[in-house]
Amino acid sequence: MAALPSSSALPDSCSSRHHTYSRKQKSLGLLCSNFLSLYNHDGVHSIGLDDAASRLGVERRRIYDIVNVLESVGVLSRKAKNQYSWNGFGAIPKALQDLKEEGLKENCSASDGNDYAKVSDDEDDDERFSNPTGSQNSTAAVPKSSSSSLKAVSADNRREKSLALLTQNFVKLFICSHVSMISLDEAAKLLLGDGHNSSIMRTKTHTADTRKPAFRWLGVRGKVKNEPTVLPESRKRAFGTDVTNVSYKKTKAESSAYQGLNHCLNVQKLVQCENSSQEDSQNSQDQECERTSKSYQFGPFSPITVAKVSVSDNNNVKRSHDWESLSSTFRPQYHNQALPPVYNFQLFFSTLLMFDIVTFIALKELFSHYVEAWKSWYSEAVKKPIQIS
DNA sequence: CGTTCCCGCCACCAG
DNA sequence: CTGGTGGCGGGAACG
Repeated sequence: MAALPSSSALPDSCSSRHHTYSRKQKSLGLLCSNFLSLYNHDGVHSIGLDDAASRLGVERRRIYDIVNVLESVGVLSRKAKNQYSWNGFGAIPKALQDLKEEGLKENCSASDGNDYAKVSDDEDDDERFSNPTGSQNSTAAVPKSSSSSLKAVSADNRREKSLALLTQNFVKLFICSHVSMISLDEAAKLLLGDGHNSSIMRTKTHTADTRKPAFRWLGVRGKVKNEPTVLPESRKRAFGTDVTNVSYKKTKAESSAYQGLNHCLNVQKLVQCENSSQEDSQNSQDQECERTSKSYQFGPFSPITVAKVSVSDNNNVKRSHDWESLSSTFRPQYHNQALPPVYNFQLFFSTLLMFDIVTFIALKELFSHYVEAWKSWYSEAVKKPIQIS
């Protein structure tokens, strides 16, 4: 509520250009990048959902999507209702490390069956099994007092499909294995605990179906020399033309900035994977968090003019930061090779971010097709969301 | 015309 | 009950 459209905050800039409604302008990816640029500044420590919603000119509901994903990788953490604290990108390496350990552990105990994720919350770990959940027996479910196991079941359902959980599992898929590329379908099956989850756990190129969406993990930080072997032009095309109905000029300026971007966590969405892969991709991802004293350039997050977010003077966004402490950064890339622009997703323009939220939403959708399969085993992984105090 | 994915209704649940 | 959350179906934009 509240969020009255209040008339698109779009002030002007593009003046009369509202002829057609465009989903691109409203994409979560874009919103996410704006969100990041809005808060990735000095002095920002806590974020209010309402504040974010109004400043970004969107409904609350949308903010939740953003926040859930960011929280999954440590960038944010819930402080209280309506309040999140900004941990920054520097928190990503650690969060990933935790996820990795967690994932490996789970993976280990799984062995025969199919249960890939057990998931616990995030770094804080948990141990807060407020719920007895003695029922390790599928169906039985948790007789939560009086009525209905039905209730419990639905609760579990909700949890197991949560965006945050999904996000973490998705990431684990990459960091806990050696594969560097996973197709969307594959990912969905794996995350569901499909019997052969191990198949991907071993390096297996698995030639994905020709032109279905897939993802490639670029690893956490890499050698970042100068401009790695990253695809040069496809990216340009992507940034230059696509998305960006909002403000060309700005974007343009930025695309150059991207050239030097180096990101640490980065899942690249691509289509039709030709294994050619101009590089290893997986070779160095082992040293994910390796610390280097080098300072990287952190890209200017978000251009777009969205709501009058900018504070006027800093509309310029700080385009470079010293993340020595971070030592790692993100490096968006696209791998379109020579594909017909059939699948031109909304490449995360917002990639600046890392991997876009849309991806997870999409996965979620796929999930619903298999959900039943993992309902049973999930019953034991009940727990409440983090609760920092 | 098949697929992607944004909108926002409304189920949930802590307070 | 109220208000914060966030799953999910549906239909419109996209390619």
